[in-house]
Amino acid sequence: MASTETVHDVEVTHPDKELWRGVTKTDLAHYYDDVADVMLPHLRDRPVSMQRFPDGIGGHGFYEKRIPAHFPEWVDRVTVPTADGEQEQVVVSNARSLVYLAQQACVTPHVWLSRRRHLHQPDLLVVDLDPSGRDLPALRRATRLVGELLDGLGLVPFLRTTGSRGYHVTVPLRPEAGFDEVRAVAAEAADLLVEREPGLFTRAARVADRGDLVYLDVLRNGYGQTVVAPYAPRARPGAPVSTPLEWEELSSVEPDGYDLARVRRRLAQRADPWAGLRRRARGLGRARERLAAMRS
DNA sequence: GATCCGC
DNA sequence: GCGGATCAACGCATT
DNA sequence: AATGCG
Ligand SMILES: [Mn+2]
Ligand SMILES: [Mn+2]
Repeated sequence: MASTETVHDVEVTHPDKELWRGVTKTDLAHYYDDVADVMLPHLRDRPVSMQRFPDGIGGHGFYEKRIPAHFPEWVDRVTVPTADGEQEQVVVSNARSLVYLAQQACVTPHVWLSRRRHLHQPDLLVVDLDPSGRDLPALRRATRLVGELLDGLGLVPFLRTTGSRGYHVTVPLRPEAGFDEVRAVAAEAADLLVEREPGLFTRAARVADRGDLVYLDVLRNGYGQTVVAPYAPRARPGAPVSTPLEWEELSSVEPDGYDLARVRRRLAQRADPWAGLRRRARGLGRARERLAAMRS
C-alpha cells in the first residue's frame, strides 16, 4: 500500500482519503488533470480563492485567498490590491497547478471576474440565479428571461449549472468599464426583470424577504468578488460540477445534473460550450443605451 | 493540509 | 518522533 | 459600526 500517489508530477498524500463519498483525493487529482484542457482557459490570469476541505466535505471547510508560503514556486501567483494593502493569490496557469490544488483538498476553486492585466475592469458579467424554493420550471423560465434580456441588450449570454441549486448566466465583456459600472448595468437589468415579473424575481438582500422567488444576485460583479470556476466540483453530496451548457440544454439539465463522472463523459464526447466565449466579448455602451430606452 | 510547539 | 493546537476570506448592501 | 450575504 503506497502512502502517496503521483499525478502529473504532483505527490498526492492520503491518496485514498474520501473527499466525497466514493470520491478520493486521487480521483479529484485525475479529474482536474483530465479536464484541464477545457478548464484552464477559464482560469487563466484570474486570481483564485481556494475552497478547501482537508477532511472531506463533511468536515470543516474554509476559503483561502492568500497563497500559503509552502506552495511550490511553479504555482503561478499575482499580487492584488486589497482594502488595506495588497496580497498574493494563486493563479492557475497549467494542469499541474490544478492537480496541486487537489492535493490541497481544494474541491472548489473560485475565480475573479477580472484578469491580471486589468484587475479593476472585469471581462465577465454574471447574473447568478438563486432559487428560494424548489420550482424548477420557474427557475428555468427565469434563467431564460435573463438570457433573453441580455441578448436584447446586444450582449452574448452563456449558460452554466452551478452544481448547486441554481444557474449562472455569464456575459463576456471587453475589460473597459470598472466593476461599479458593470454592476450598475447588471443591477438595472435585474431591476427591470423584477418590475416585469414581480411574481418570479426578487432582489431582496435579506433571505427572509425573498419568499419563494428567484433571487437575482448581481453582487458577484464586484472587485475581489468571485464565482465558482467553470467545471469546478462543489462541496455537496454526489460531487456535482458547475457545468457550461448550450442554451438548448436548459430544459433538460438540472442545476446539479452533472457530477465528476458525467462531466468526464460529456467532455470526451463534445466540445466545451463556452470555448468561443472570449470572441463574443462586447463593450457596455450599446447595452447602456438600450437599457435606458427600455426603462423609459 | 501544513506548521509549530512541547514533551 | 508524535500528538495537539492553530491557522487558512472579503466586498457590498443594509440597518 | 455591526450584521447579513454569497
Ligand atoms: Mn487535518
Ligand atoms: Mn448562486
